Amino acid sequence: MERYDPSTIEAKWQRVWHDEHTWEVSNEPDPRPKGYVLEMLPYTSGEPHIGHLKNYALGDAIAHFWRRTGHRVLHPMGYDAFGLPAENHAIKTGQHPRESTEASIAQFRKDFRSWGISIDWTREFGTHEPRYYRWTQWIFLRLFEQGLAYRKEAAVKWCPNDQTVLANEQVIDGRCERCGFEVEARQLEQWFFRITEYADRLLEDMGRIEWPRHVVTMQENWIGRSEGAEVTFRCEELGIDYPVFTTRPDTLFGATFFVMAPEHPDVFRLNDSPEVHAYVNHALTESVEERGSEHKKKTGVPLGRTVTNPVTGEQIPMFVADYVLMEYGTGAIMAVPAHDERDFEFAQQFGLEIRRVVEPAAGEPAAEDEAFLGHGENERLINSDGFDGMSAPEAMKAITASLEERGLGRPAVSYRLRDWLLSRQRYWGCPIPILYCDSCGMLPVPDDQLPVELPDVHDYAPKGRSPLAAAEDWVNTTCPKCGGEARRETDTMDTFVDSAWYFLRYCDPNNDQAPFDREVLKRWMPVDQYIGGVEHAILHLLYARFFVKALADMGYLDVQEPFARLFTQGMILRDGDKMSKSKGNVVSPMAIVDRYGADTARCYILFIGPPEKDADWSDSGVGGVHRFLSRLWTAAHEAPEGPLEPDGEPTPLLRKAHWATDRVNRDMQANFGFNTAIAAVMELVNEVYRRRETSPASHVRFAIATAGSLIFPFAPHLGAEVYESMTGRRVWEQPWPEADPALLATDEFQLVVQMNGKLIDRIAAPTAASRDQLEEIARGSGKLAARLNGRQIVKAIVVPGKLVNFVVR
RNA sequence: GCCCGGGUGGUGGAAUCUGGUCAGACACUGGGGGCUUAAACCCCCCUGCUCCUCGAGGGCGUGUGGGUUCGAAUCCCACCCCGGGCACCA
Repeated sequence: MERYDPSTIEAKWQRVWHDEHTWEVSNEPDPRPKGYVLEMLPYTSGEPHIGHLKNYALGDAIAHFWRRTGHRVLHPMGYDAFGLPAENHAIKTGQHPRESTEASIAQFRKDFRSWGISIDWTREFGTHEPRYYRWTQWIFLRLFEQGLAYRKEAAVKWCPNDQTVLANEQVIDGRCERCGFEVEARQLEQWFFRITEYADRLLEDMGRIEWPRHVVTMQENWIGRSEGAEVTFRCEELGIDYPVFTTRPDTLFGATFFVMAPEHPDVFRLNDSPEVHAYVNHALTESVEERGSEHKKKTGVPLGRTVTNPVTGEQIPMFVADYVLMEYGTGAIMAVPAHDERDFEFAQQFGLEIRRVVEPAAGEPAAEDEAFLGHGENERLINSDGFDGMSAPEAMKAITASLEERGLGRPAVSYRLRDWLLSRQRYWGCPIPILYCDSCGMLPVPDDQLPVELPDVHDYAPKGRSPLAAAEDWVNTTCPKCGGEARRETDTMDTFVDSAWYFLRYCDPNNDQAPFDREVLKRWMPVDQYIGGVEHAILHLLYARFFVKALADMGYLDVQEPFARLFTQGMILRDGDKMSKSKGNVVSPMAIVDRYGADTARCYILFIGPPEKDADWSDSGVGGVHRFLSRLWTAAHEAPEGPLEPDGEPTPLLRKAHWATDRVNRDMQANFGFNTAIAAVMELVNEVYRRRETSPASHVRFAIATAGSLIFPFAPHLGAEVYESMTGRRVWEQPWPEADPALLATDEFQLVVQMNGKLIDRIAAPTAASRDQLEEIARGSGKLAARLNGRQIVKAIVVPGKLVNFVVR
């Protein structure tokens, strides 16, 4: 007996799609509405895992659905190829990162093809290819020209043993994660993108895109906009003004001391003692975790200086303490212990004055052993000369205004968002196209000399400087301005730069005059549906939004937001745990594909549950989906001969086919309801088995063809196979099926009869019946009479098409 | 601590937006039957708990406790638990 054999079927259709370039799409004008479906590009280290399968199965379902509902669909693929894992691999094995990366890309490409994902392969690229990163460099230069890429000194962690800069994550308890040496803080020149300049627009424009609420919230929190005031505190002894940012200008009268971050450049100027040096050095080398802990006991050292509180005129003492962060605000704070938990703690530690200036609303108790944080309409000011009795919000405005008059303050906004540090002292990344000439200074590499190609080196190990510094021939070059000697920038770019614009390049991937053509972009951007893991909710998505806004401002493109709609998929778990090699619970997608076929693998992963939620992998569940597809194939194989179009009176099977079409349509248009869509097709196939003996051949054939057509976005090979065997046609060339409303409606329905909200009977009733008629029918229920037991019907609630509820007393 | 999600059978989930068919689609697992020399595959049936007079019977059931309503898994309030994100941001 012949059986469903996915390997033959899948190879057959993949061959057709490949040979006929089925999924390629042209950039030429086209009257159909466009649809740009994009899954986040894979990061090519190692092999595809089950999360990739889910990601691309999701996107492919959307792409197929849109194609068959009349859209011209762009569904491209590429690889995020630069980055640390390939480089670390190179350090270990000596293999060039390009080799391991390209081996990985080859694996991904092969797998995507064997999964039957409908990709326009003519647009494929890796971000490590010069033809791509040439334009990454070009964009960098445009940002540089705009002052949006700049260099400044920043504090970094430095391991004196390994001679390298460490990422914050590589510092464990103040020590190098690799060699255990105590880490030092160093000020080094680093490259930044001025993303903070876009903070407000990144915040506001979230209103223009359809993203999951939690992702929007995460970005909002990350940007962290706070309104308040900048207030100047003057150190009279040194004649220096120190501005601070505060969200609580209403508490200014309660500012009884002043604290600076250890990184503040003026600390040693204020106090050069060994004690201060020791404290600062300790603070700087502390691990992020250590220093970041809210629960840590407050520490600090007095600086022996004072500043003037601008409203009270008091001299208040200055401290250096590590609970103040250099990166936020001005790196110094006014401390109001009565109304800030951290300041309160510090004041207690150091025996400083705690002066309450905001009173709790009448009737509310005022705890003495903690800071009072209230600042609503009901909280009123005290001990604040000239502002007493004002509500906190009033006082914020009034005090700020009065400071502004005296030139000692102004309203201000502060963000938690920091500029994007993009330089990496690493080999496997996009070179930063900048030169340093002794006579001309820092210069951009001229556009016509791009790309600055990554040279081959033999030693990838980090040495404090980028491994590129060792490539003397490459580093030493001539100055494009004066023709003298110049040196290249040896840092490379953060991988996130590469992926901040790749979706633009897909639109115009072979353009060698520009990164993309503005007119071509108009035909595709924005991405209509972006799909990926929630782990990129902040960085990647924020960076991409920033790039698009900056490029739009420069006139290179016409959208403000890259991703109109975003879908974040949940993870596939195993026994409630993340899959990981160390746990030994990894399910390889290829193992599933080999055993059951790509269609089963794809369908199962979509059937397992709502795609946005995490889902637990189940081996037996896969078998169930395979059984379903197999039943569909067998039904087609055994289908009776007959006409293509259903003839004669509607039968239950015909109605079921229309019902399933309707269900799938709703689920596709709603929010990725793929699990229920597949369930509806399962019901249809079950119905075929139940009714194929008793239904007209044309109805059986129609039902099977419909099942093939509906399952196509999820199981494209089998869908195509089944549809072709029923109709002789190619399913992807056929429009998406529409349910016939006449076949969805029925003449009769099961009228539910309730008594006090409890179901007691069901009676067949005409769909067209009026409310009164329905009530009549329900009153006729024998069960009702039996249950009434002499009680009275007080009221009848009629819900047409559904039920009649009798309220009985 | 703050901000998001989420708690439904032995299991994954459906119904939650828009309150309305004894909640439980679809599937897994389990049970029974058929096919087979046998097993696998496949096909069909049953499968929330519980009580009994075993029936087109009764009761109980969507984390807990309240509330709104003719009617609540669905709406509101409080609480408990689980998952995720952020966390000295002045």
